[in-house]
Amino acid sequence: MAYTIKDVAKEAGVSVATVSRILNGLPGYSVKTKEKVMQVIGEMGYQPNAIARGLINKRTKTIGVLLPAVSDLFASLVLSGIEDQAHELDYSVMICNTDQDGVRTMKYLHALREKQVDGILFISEQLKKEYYDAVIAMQLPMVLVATTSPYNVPFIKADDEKAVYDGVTYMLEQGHRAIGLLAGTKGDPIATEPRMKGYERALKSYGLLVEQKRIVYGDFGFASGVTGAEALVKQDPSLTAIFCCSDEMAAGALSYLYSQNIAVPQQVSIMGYDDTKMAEMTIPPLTTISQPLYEMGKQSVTMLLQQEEQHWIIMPHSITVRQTVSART
Amino acid sequence: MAYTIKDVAKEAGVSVATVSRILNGLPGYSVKTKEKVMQVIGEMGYQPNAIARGLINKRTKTIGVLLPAVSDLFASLVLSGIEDQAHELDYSVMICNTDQDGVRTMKYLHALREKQVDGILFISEQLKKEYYDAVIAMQLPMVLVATTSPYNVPFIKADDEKAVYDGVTYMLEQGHRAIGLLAGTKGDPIATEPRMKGYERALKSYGLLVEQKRIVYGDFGFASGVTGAEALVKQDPSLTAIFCCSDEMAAGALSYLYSQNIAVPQQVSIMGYDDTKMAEMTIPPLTTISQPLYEMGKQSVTMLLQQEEQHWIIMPHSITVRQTVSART
DNA sequence: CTGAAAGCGCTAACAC
DNA sequence: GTGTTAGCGCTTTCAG
Repeated sequence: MAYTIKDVAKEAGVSVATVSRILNGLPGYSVKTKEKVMQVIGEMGYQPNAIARGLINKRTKTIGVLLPAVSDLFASLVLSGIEDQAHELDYSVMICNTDQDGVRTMKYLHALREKQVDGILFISEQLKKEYYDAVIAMQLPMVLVATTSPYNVPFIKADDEKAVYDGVTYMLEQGHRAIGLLAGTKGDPIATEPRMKGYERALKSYGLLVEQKRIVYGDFGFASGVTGAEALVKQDPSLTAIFCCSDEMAAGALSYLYSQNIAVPQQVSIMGYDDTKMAEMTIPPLTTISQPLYEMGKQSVTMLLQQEEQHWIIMPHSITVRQTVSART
Repeated sequence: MAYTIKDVAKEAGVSVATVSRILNGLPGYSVKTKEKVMQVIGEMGYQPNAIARGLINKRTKTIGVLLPAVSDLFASLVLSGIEDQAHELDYSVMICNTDQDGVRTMKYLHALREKQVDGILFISEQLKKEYYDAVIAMQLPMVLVATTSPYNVPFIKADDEKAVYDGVTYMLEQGHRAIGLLAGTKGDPIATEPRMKGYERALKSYGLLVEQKRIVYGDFGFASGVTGAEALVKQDPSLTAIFCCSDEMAAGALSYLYSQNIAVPQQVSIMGYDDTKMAEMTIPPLTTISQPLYEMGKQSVTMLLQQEEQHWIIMPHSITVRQTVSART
């Protein structure tokens, strides 16, 4: 067994209350006592038991993070911001890989509750009513990261509609007129619909028609980028540009075009979305919409832990120009 | 305040002991009592407090994972195996992004101790003596994943020397004779030295000389792949193949060669190491050494939690042939 | 400035 | 079958 506060107290010849005060920086002891106690602690290698502490404080200094997949570049970048900020504030983070599975998510929610986490961060997933109800019942603070909900839950995200509007407008400015859209999961109210609206608004602002053959749905993954680009090119060979709603799909599109000997950006321009690490690794390096994913992660923990803060934050996006979009003259 | 076991007991008209027994599947109550209690629990939405429970059992059903960076494809793949298996066994996982920083790592080790985790997983980093001593002092079980140490600590990893030997031999079999090595961090006893030995052994088995101009060090990252490939090609323009000690460096090499109009694999063949998700996304898709990263993650938690298991495991590797290595006739 | 003692929510003897 | 009770390691009144 490891030493307890009692052992320290006995060894230092004081009461546990005094040791506790010293440990917690509370007033009420002489310099001399403190020195003696600290010395004993050092010698014994005593470390307080956060579990016992948590039982009293009702605070565990740990937060739970639910995300679709830890091995996803997008989510892991957000996670890394969360982790850094949590560490900064002396919190620990428990990860829960939901796999987008409802049953699994509910299991995690219960586990987090039982383990008395101080709050929950929900990354980039749709907040189902079931989840929302559970969290409310548990009375746990929660904030959504890179997603929103129809409920009154704090969130932090970018303006997806505007981001795609800006991206497509950029392509339009480069002279492209036949622009395809490789959208996300069909019907997704968070990451697909607003982005489609942005695409449509951009085209309309240039007096262009929105044509169904120029829109294809994917699932944000690489493989769907390959098949999506293929569908797009076959449905409309006159396309000179494709806006992809994730970097991974953009990489898939790049792969497909390469396999068909279609030169990027000379024949077809490609644009991605997210600016994950892979955007600079593609060939050619990917022009994409940057979202401050890491920063969003950081701020989300601040929001979560300081409930007096504002209820939602829209983070700025920008266009990172690399080499997959060229001017069309 | 949420309900406690006392509330349930009172409401159900039984004692807390009985409720506890029912909750823990211990014998000692009638079917009727159980039904009544379960019903009350359902109505109140009672959930046990794992913190209180942990104070008694001395087990928290959570493990700590230390890794260099959560946003790293390699580590996050291992992490995802860990997470899945932990979830399977009803454990939670706390992540600690060490950033390869000694001070930060020590802080995490202390936090994990205070929070009474049941064990520690240490992914792909060098176990410094300082860390080892701390973990021993804390009397916590630990297993190393994708790394080893000079200490007597259980580990699970691949055979790096053999993996590179096999990879380079594969290139040799394809007819290549001038093969460069893009190694990892210079001096790294885990991920660089054994791999260099494998490279050398393969060459020697073909009666070839090991030439210093054909070896360059990197840091496993993309950028060092770009610069490393450049250095290699400039130092020896006769090179027809490069073995890279990580997929990311291989991607960097691919980028550099593309920028120089050097065709892969027609002019230069490239091979990676790890088989992370990005290996299938490069152009052309990367031929690489596969390590069962996800599986290693899964098994590491089993090892950690069942200390009677064997002390170390060497996982099998294989060569995943894609399109970056061609035959040289 | 310091100590005694009452819990936090739960489990595990030990009685009955 | 079921209840009483003594802690787990710690914080926090409340006395002194």
